[in-house]
Amino acid sequence: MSSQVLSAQLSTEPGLEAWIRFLRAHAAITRELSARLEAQHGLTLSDYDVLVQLYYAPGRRMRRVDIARTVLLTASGVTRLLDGLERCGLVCKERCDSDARVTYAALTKTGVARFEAAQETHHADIEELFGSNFSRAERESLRELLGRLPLQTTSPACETEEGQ
Amino acid sequence: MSSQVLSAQLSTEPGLEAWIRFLRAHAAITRELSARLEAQHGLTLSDYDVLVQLYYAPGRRMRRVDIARTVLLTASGVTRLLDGLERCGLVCKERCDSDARVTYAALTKTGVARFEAAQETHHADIEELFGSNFSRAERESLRELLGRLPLQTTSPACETEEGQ
DNA sequence: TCGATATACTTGCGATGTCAAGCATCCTAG
DNA sequence: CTAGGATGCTTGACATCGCAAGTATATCGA
Repeated sequence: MSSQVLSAQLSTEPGLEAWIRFLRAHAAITRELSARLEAQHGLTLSDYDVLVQLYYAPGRRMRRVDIARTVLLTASGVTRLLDGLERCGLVCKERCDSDARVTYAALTKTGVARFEAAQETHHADIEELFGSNFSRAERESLRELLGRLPLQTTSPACETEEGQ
Repeated sequence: MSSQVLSAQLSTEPGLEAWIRFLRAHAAITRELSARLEAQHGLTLSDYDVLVQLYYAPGRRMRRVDIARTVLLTASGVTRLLDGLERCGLVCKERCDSDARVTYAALTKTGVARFEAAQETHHADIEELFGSNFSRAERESLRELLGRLPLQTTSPACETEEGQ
């Protein structure tokens, strides 16, 4: 019934329809994904998102600004999120010798373990809720299409050496 | 650099990559969209989302439960959101004769006007940030692919008989 | 050297949205 | 009619996150 309502009026523009479905799907899937992650590992989706970045970063640590940029949170969001992860002992702060302003967030041993455990089930959940709806070719296609969407909308974009 | 990090490790699975891009794109686009809507019309994305539903609903009014279902908010979320819209005079409550439990949310004259104004620029914004990245055929394809994603995941059933 | 500006990070505050609990009302079975 | 359970909605407590403002450090120009 709701999908009927949804498609009834807005079907004039496939772009619009696509956007609405994008929005709805995001709400539904992230809610479920977050719930499972929370239940099984005590992590939120954002927590996980940060942990992945750290896990694969050189030295398993990153500057907070860079975390913010890749995870698309604001600086303050990152601070608070990392506060939580620190309290749980999953990350710790590290000072930067060359620049006293920056504090690295580094994955602890516990953090690594916890992430690796979470990764297992989380990938399976993503596959179930998201990936399994598509064939291999469709996944590729989706990946490519979604990759075109803008990630930096309002930012000044005055980076020294960017897209390397 | 961020795009490098993003693509470097997770490219094993196109489904995973697609999901990550989905997440990121959602964060970036909704943030910008919301900012513009806020600046130009004093509405959040969720506000707008509810207004559309009301605008196209028969009698320009809906039960709050039904709003919740289509917009993918919880019941309490809807209550608070509508509180805001009522304070702004965009919607008003209407009693239901046949069932005293339900309160309709109805669009006011102001609400209609405000929505129609917002719709103009908002559609343009969606087109700019989302739609313009795709050809007509791609929009159709995207619409179809996204339409397959589950909207009702809240079922208590865990992961048991999913096939695949 | 010193001031202006940019950058890294934190903090106060407000907005949004969830969950759990609580009402009120409806609907059925006995 | 009445007890019990759905259903619609609201409220309180809480978490998350963005924005704006503040602090600390870095860097550049004169």
